[in-house]
Amino acid sequence: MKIGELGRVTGTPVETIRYYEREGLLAAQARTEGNFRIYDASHVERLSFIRHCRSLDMALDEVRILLRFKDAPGENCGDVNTLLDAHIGHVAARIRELRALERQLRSLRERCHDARDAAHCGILNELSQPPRQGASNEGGHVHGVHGGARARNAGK
Amino acid sequence: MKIGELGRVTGTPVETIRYYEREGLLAAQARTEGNFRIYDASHVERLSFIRHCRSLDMALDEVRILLRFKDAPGENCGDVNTLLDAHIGHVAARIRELRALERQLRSLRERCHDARDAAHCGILNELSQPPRQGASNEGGHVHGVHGGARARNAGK
DNA sequence: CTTGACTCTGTAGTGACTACAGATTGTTAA
DNA sequence: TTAACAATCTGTAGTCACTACAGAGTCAAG
Repeated sequence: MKIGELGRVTGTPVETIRYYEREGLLAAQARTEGNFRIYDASHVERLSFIRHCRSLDMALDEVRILLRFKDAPGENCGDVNTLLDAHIGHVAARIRELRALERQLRSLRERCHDARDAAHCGILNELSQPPRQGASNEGGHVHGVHGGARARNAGK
Repeated sequence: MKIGELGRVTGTPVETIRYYEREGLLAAQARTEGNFRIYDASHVERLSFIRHCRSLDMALDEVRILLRFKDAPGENCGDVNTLLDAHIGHVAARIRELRALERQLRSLRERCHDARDAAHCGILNELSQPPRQGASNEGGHVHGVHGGARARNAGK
């Protein structure tokens, strides 16, 4: 199969597949005479693996590690558990952080119920004060609030 | 005051201040003879405002909108409330999404309690299956799991 | 007068894609 | 046969909010 079909089967944009190849995650060994990439069932499985990991918000570096375990079937998989536990920890930490953030935002919102002139807006005035320190996500690798789980919106 | 002091006072890296200037958020009107930027108390307040907004994970485009309200004190501030409500909505949506993600990760983790060889690892096998569809964060602007609230780690 | 701290401009890197431009290859209809 | 069109190719630039330099200039203290 060619790249377009692989994309359709796995729900992955074609350009993302080529990006994974540049990143060394998924290489097509063969090409047609006309230089088109050729894939088979093993590529479908490998790409599904990658996309599943990404849908679980793992970084590509984490996926790379998991792929190494897949490629070495005799190895002990204890480190897989370790990696997953760490990832769960990061997600849990980010949830705690966002909950604190939500509380701060709601208390800020309390300061201005009615629309009036901006000069007396409690929200704008409060924002001019330095922020109080909150959770700071020291060791983790968890994103800010903007952006989103793009992997799943691929088709639209 | 010069850029270093402004950075110290507001807890902002110097290069970030220059970045905000390039982005049109905070301009130093004056320079010294030696071409150094000069700031005063109004800049401290404006930068504090920006940093406070960022510590609440607002995008710079959102901050830009709020700054416009600050710069037009006679205007009605109803849209400030609207913006903040939308932002709270995005944060809440991201929390829901991450909670669903955490459940999926914990159920995945259940599949392999003991370290054994990777060929029979329940986690690796499960990941090779296509993901089930979950929350997808359609309209929002909320990030993935990696990265983090960098604004607060500025000093280290 | 030299050392060192500070500042300047400009450019490149981050992560995980996304979006082109411009060329080539393959498929189908007239 | 030819023309249109879809699919693919390579390569580069853009996204966001910074961060990290390089290389040059400015300034205060010893």
